[in-house]
Amino acid sequence: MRIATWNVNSIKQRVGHLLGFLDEAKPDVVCLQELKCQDEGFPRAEIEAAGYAVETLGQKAYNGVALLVRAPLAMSEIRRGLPGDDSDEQSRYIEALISGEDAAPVRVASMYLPNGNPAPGPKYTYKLGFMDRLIAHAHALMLDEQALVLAGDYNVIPEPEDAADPAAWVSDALFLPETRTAFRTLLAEGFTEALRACDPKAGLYTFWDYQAGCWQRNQGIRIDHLLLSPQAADRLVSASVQKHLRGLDKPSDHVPVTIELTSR
DNA sequence: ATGGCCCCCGTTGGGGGA
Repeated sequence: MRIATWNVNSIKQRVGHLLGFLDEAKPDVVCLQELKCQDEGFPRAEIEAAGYAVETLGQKAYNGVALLVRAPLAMSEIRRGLPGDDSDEQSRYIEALISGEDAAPVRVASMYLPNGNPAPGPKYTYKLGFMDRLIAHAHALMLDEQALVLAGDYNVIPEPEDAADPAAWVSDALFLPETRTAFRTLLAEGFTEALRACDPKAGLYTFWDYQAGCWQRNQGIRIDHLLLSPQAADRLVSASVQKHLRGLDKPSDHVPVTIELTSR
């Protein structure tokens, strides 16, 4: 079973690239972030025509997450929104149980963690609060002792080797000590970070800013992650970054990260 | 990591992203 995560930075702008990715990579599950549209604006028909079921949690102009699942796999137990704050209006979390005849079930979440800049400030407070809620929810899910994949744009640079120029990020919300501590606390619930587990070398990036020739100079950062429960990690075969998609015309500033799990 | 962009909404500028 192949599971991909991709911050597309507007699904309407990127539907062509997404359909190309579905055709070439044939992922079974795709976690999308930054749809930047409401549910009624999501290009559902084109994606369903490619053989995928679609569940979205959209929002006008900002945020927005989705799960795509390739037939004959199907979704159930869909959860929209991260528990723990009923006043949170931002569309940043969707989760479903993925199952099919030939594969053991996997619970998958697609999430878009807040950026948090400028820090300190209310946006950073919201980011840390979101991470606290995520840790609590992950803890509850872990009690099931089932295969679980928390995938998405974490807006966290875990370690200095995950940035081409770590010194440039020392006071940024993506790399502040409190941010990295919260991420490590989440990992300590028992998760394996899939790409790092498969490929420990430095210099693997998933985001390159549109500005200042960052892509041309390979000034990237690694902020898109897949976290695996022990039952999912036991099934981990490989993890890879689809870097070539950053070189297309009108690319997203993020590229997909894809993992392969054994079917059971 | 800002000189350099891109996307949204809704118009020709402002908010947001990372």
